[in-house]
Parts: sequence; structure tokens; C-alpha cells
Amino acid sequence: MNTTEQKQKPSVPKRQRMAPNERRAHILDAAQSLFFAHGWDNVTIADVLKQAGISKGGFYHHFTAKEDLLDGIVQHFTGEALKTAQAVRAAAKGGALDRFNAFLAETNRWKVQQGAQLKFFIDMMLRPGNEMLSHRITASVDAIALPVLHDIISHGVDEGAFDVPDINLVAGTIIAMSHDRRKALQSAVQTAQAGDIAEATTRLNDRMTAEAALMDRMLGLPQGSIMLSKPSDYRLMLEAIVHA
Amino acid sequence: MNTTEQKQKPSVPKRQRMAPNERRAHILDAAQSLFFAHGWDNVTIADVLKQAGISKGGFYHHFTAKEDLLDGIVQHFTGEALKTAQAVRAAAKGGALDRFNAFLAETNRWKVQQGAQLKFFIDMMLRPGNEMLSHRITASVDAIALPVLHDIISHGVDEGAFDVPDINLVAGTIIAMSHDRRKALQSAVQTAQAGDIAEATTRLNDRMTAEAALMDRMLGLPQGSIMLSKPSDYRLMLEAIVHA
DNA sequence: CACCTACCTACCGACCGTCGGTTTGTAAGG
DNA sequence: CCTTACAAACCGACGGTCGGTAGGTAGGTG
Repeated sequence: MNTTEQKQKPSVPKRQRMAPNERRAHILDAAQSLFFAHGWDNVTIADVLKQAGISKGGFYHHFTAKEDLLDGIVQHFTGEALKTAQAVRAAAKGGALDRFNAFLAETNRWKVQQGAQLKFFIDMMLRPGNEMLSHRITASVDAIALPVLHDIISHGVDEGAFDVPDINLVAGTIIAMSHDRRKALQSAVQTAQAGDIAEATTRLNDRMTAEAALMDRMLGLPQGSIMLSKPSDYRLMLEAIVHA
Repeated sequence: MNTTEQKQKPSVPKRQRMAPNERRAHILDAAQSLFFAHGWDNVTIADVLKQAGISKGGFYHHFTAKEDLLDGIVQHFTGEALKTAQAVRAAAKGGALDRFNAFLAETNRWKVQQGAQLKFFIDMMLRPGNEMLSHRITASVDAIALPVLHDIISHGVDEGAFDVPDINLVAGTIIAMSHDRRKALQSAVQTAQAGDIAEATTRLNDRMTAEAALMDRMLGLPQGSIMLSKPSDYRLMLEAIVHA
């Protein structure tokens, strides 16, 4: 109801055509940044549309529902992890213990590589209102990591290197422990950002050392068999996060 | 827009007044049954109103939002657990191992006591769309169980009975393992309902035996120190669930 | 020119939460 | 014992928002 009827072609919506894959990825990117920043239920389809620069009809041409975005994001986010896992599985050289340590090192390398994104990721996973996102990503990671871990442990048991009460239980518990690590990581990052990187590094290292010791026990290994990264790695990771 | 204007006082809404606590509990009960049965996002406020027999205004007089129901339900549901935990904590007699076994026995006793409700509860926790409920209940249980477990383990370490790399890590991992157990329980219940109670009992028992063995290792105990329930208990529990 | 498909606007139904008003208990004052 | 006054429980219509749909439009392709 504007009194001055300006019929000027204003800010022409500029309908621009894109390849389906491209458009889909574009929308997914927009959605991911919004969801990570503000939480699943605090972001509306309209927000995504504005961010992605597309209309509702256009959106629903590429996606069937808001939940469909979740699947896309989770897939995109766990794609890297999947590749890593497959690579570790393929490189079946060495004994089970070596493979296990390689698996841990690889996952850890991936995290360090994420650098500053890692903090963002952790905060997102732990943000209230993001239970759905968090749950799905966790489930997806589980689905990828569990069979690989089972495979490694199973080989270790066959070799006589490992001794476990139940392969699946041990694999699941190790993964659960790593999920639980998120809280410790978040706390460490906060400490680091408060200025005390030394303290944060120490706490992180203590945690990881304890995890390694626990894994030794769970796998029936002598103390010190499982090797996690060095403190210097954690320091570097924390510094990278702080300076971002 | 009814043609036949029946002015009869029909099905008088019978505005009936209740004490706030009573009304609140009444609404909470209705909400819980609906949420458990159909999932958080599939149940609307209107559904709860109809079930509880109250109007929207009345509802919002007692609750501030739909989410407020969640807190109430979680509290109501973990209240029993809280009492149990406090009781275990108070009964500080005996050594740490005895207390630990008592803790496990008590939590298990609680589950068996739930009986048929247990299946309902597990299905609810694992139902898609109930991530929020599931997450909150898990978090609440964690908050209750963690300090108790920490307390027991800490005493055990002081006594020299336990030997752990990190108290919090071990406590958290044990709890995480118990949460992960839900999937195994669900699977066992399904097997039992399919008729094969013997198989279900065996699988459940295997799982619990393995958990006990893992806990022995985590706590630095000789094999067989941690005692979980007998197979007969699981059989009884499964039978109770099937016959409900 | 015909046709496909990416895209758009307008619209729908469902839902949550609010708001002004109504009923009911209850306690003080006559 | 009755009246008056006030607070608290309760009602139902309404507004705004959101996810999703319907039906048409434009731009590329054979």
C-alpha cells in the first residue's frame, strides 16, 4: 500500500539459472552456515532462502523438506571422515596395533587439519537447540567408524594381539568416549581463549593420555601401547583456534 | 454456522477448578503419555489440551511454553533415579567395590521394576523425532549419576581398591556405555517379542557380562569383581515385557 | 517452435503463544 | 451469615509465523 506507486523495475530479482548440483550445493552451504551459527530451530526456510538468494519454489524444486537439508549437511560433513576411514581400512599393512594407532592418528590429524573450524563445529554440536543436528552427525560418524573399528579389533583378536570381552562393545565404548571428548575439548578451547594456553594444553593432554590408558585396558594391551598425539600437537591446534 | 441453533447446554465444558500442583501434574501426565507415544514434534499443544481436558489459556497459565513441558517431564522421570542415587550415596557402608556393585544393582533393580514401561521408554528414547526428549533425559541422568559414580570411584582410589587413569573419564565412559546399552536392549526386546526369549536372554546376558568385564578393566580390578544381575533376572524382565 | 526444467509468486493449513474477558474460591468487613 | 472485593484458575478467539503447495513464467535446448 505505497502511495507513491513507483513502477520502476526495482532490484530485479534477476532470475539466474544454475546447474542443479551447483544450486543444491549453494543452498546447502547457506543452510549449513546458518544452522551452525544459530541452531536448527532458530533458522527458518525463509532465512535460508534469503541467504542463498533463491525463492521458495526454487528451493522446493531441489529439496523436499527442511529435514532434507539435514541429510545433505550431514553427508557433506561426514564425507571427509568416510574417505579417511576407507583409506585406513584399505591400508591394511602391519599388525592390528599399528592399524589401530594409525586409525587414531588419522582421525586426530583430520581434527587438527580442521583448525579453527573445529571450535565452530564443537560449539555447534553442543549448542542448545541443535540436538537434532548433533544427534544425526553423531549417528553418521558412528555408522562410519564402528565397522572400521570392529574390523581392526577383530583382526587384533585373531592375531592374538588384542584380548577383549566383546568386540562390538569395546568398539562402541571407544567411540562413545571420543564423542564425550567434545565437552572436554570445548572446555579446553575456552580456557585457551581466556589466555591460558598452557593450562588448556595440559588439560587436553591429560585427557588424551587417560583415554589412551583406558583403551590399553579395554583392548587387553600393556600400558603404553596405544599412542595418541603429542602435547605439542594440542598446543598448535589450540593456538590455531585462538588466533582465528 | 449451524442451521439448527441448538442452544442446549451441550456437553457442558464443566470448567472445573483444581489446585495448581494437581493441575500441573495432570497436564504433565497427559503430555508425557502423548509425547512418549507419538514423539515430541508430532504432538501439538492442542493434542495435550484435549487429552488433559483444559483450554489453551488454562494451559499457558501453568506453563510458559511447549518446551516447559519437557523440563517437567524430564524432572518427573528422573526424580526416581535421583532418589535412588541419593540413597546409594547415603548408604556409604562397605568398601568402594561393594558400593559400586550396590550402585549397579540398584539401577538395575529400578529398570526391572519398570517392567513393561521399560520397553515403552526405550522405544520412546530411540524414536526418530524424539531426539530432544532423549537428549534431555540422557543429560539429566548424566548430571545425577556422574557425581555419584565419581564419589564411589574416588573413594575406591583412596582405599587403593581401584586404579584408574582418570576418575572423571572412567565415570563418564561407564555411563556412556550404559546409554549405548539401550540399543542392545531394544534389539533384545524385539527378539523376545518375536518369540525367542531364550535367545534374547542369552544376548542380553552376554552383553552385560562383557560390560562387567570391561568395567573390571577400567577400574583396575581383577576379572569377576564387578557383578551384574543373573540371567534369570533378564529372562523375567523380558517375559514381563512380552506379556504386556 | 515445442518442450523441459529451473525458478518464481501467491497462497494454504497448522501451529504456538497472547490477550481480554469470565468464572470460582476465599477472606475481610459489616 | 451475608456481602463485597480481590486474586487466581480458566476460557476461546485471534495474530503472526512457519513449512509446504499450486500454478504459472522464463530461459535454455533440440
